[in-house]
Amino acid sequence: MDKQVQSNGHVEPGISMAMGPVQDMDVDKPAMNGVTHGKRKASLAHRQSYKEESDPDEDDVPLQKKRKTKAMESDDEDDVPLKKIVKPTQVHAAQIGEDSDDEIPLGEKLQKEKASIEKKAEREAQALRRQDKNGDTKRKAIKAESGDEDDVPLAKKKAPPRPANGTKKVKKEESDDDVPLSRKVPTKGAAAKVKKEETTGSAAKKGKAKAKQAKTAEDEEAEDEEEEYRWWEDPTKGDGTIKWRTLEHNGVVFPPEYEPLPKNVRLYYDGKPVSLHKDAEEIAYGFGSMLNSTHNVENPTFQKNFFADFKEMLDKTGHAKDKDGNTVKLTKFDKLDFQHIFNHVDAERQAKKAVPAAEKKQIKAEKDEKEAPYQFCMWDGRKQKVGNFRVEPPGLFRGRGEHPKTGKWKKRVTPEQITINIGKEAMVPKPPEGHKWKEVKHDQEGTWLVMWQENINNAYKYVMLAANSDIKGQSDHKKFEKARELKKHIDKIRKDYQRELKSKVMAERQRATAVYLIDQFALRAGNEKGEDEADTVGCCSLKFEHVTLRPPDTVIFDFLGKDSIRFYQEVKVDPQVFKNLKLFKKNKSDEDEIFDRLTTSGLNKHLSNYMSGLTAKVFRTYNASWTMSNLLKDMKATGNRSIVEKVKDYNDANRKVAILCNHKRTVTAGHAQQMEKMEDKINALRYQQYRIKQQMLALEPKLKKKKGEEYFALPEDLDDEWVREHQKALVEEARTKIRKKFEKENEKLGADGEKEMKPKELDDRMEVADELEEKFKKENKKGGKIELDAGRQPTVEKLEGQLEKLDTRIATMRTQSEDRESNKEVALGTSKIVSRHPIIQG
DNA sequence: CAAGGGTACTCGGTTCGTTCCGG
DNA sequence: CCCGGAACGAACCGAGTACCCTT
Repeated sequence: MDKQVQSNGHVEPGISMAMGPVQDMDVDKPAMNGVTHGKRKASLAHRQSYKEESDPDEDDVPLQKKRKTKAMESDDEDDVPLKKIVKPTQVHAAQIGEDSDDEIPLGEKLQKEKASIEKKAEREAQALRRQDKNGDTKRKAIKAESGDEDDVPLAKKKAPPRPANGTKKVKKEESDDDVPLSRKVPTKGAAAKVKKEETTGSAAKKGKAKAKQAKTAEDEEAEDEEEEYRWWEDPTKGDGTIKWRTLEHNGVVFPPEYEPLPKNVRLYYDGKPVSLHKDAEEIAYGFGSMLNSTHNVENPTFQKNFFADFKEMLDKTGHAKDKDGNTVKLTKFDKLDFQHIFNHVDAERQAKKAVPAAEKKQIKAEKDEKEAPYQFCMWDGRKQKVGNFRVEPPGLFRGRGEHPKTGKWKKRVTPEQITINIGKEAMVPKPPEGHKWKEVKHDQEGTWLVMWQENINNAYKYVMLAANSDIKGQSDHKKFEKARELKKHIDKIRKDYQRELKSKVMAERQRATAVYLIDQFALRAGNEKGEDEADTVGCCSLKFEHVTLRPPDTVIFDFLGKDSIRFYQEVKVDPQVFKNLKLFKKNKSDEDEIFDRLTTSGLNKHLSNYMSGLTAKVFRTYNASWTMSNLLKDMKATGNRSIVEKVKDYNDANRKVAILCNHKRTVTAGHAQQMEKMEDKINALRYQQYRIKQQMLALEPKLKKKKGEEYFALPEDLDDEWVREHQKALVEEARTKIRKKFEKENEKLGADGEKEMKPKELDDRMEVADELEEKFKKENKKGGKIELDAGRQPTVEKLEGQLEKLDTRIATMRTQSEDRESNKEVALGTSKIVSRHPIIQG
């Protein structure tokens, strides 16, 4: 069971617990019990009242004055659990910073540090460029595979030829591929103009067309831009760009129909088997087949939602029947017993695993052949891999964290729900016999092939191309380009937000503070969420209760972020940021949003002023890449490392980045046992060492004086009890080994048509183990002294050699175990991807 | 603009299947 | 050479971000 006890005392499955001190910290914090009612309203109300009282936009009283006095009176009252802590520093902090510009803010220092490192980085640019090259070759390789004849680097690729209206000019600046990217991106002005045109235009499509014409007419340069428009470099989305001109594909593969359980496998209710309508049974099967996922199955919300949907289906399809055909009302979840179903499923799984590898392959080959038509599509005439061509099968919704809908029945998707997006000329894939598609579209602005809506959250599900396809590759490339571009603007952005931290306009001040947090601590943007979603937050949606202030300048973040993964950090911040947060928290309580004047779209709009396409999430990419680049650089500087060490360094670097991004994972179910096992192994080795030393003593009693008594002592943490246990285990191990070998040999003999060995033979062989047991017994009696085997006579040197070998084995196991322990809740996948895209390119 | 619904796309943890490796 | 289990990578799919449009 991997349940975790949360700080507020109740058990919550699936939340990975962050490090130690936390639990103690928030004991006296009000319970975060996921009460979601009226979130929006609450914060809205607050917004209004705030405006009346203290909107710095509106009232002319300088913010500082107000703050100063207030701050001095009641500064500490905000930080509920932390009162009674020294005041002088606080007052000090409250007074300066607000208006004293001479003070160097902490953030700026940080900047300076970063800047100086960056300079160093530039010297490394050469080396890093090499890495980039590698990336390119890889990309080329992929392309070559997918039958793409042109080897031209991405940037050089032309936009797909447009329908020939107007003269297709040969580009004069063909060579500008080496020119910084910004050069190629349509100027902001132009882009803005387009947007204006679009929004004012009445019919959207017409407006877009018009906009393009208008743009073309603008001037030579603009025309040129239009002519050479590179949609794959354009940051704007839903921008009316055409993503493809021809598109052919074969639609989707539907999951197999539900196959009812064999008659002898039933759901039990109140101890008795019941039979169910196929459709209801499918839901029960869904639950029964995941009994091993305790983390879901024992979650009360999951149970509740499952049972509600299950009962609903029973109402619809008819109630359960007992073996005599009498109706059984299933009214109590606790009386349901899925064990038989689970055993059946589990047996099937095992059977599947046990199928001989030979025909496992056969089955796979057949399946592949059937699915071959769906694996690829033709995109602008080029064969491209499709990512997920399978319609998601029905099942119990595995909402993560505290998702209120977790456990609900995700229904089977019918063709009637499915929209196909495909080229006009292409053959539309046939829906299954007797069915129709919901709709067939020819939307060239979308990159999806098939789409449907799921019934839990009405979320859209898309079939798109695989990650290694051209467009996905391009957009991934673009993402890192964007991050690189940010490097050019970051100084200005930082300077600006540093200044705006003191802005008199509340909205601006909040925005600056948010950007600071996003930049410094890699917070996510934090979109507004609905009531029927898990109650998680990001930067803009941080609430009062998530941020604790500890004077003079420490901020404690403690909230559930994406996937309900806990974000807990104690960080030092710029004094001004500290003060701002205090100000934003004023007159609010737990559920109120800290940034009540800020939305993600407002924030992003602001950011896009610096650089088109700059949004909050770009900072995550940027900072992750930046950090990784520096760590890689440091690694190079250390030089002279063995491969093994380098790998470890690399993993350490990845870990740091993953931690920066809060890429946590739930500690795997078996982690504790695994660690224990490792510890056991290490101890076993240490015990071996101990015994070797005893042998040495038996050989050369003088050594005791020479090496000291301590050297020969049993390690302290291995007490007698442990030794007995271990000895027992060793003997037992020896026995099973012998038995196994015996059985195997017998089996072979039998197969060869020869006579099997008699049980007596086994008994004889067992003597070895018995002897071992005896030996241990004797040793224990004599206080650990070892008698040397009569047969062989080891030398002290040989024994020392053995000791040394054990030493290294122990050492490697120790590092392994440490590595595992520190990795247990860090997910490295993403940061490893990041590490292939160093951001510093000189 | 705000609020709210709608849409399209990326992110990223989990799970599953395969490979690799030490005993 | 085989076996079990750890490591690795791909597939899956839920949870985000981002931005549009309407009222």
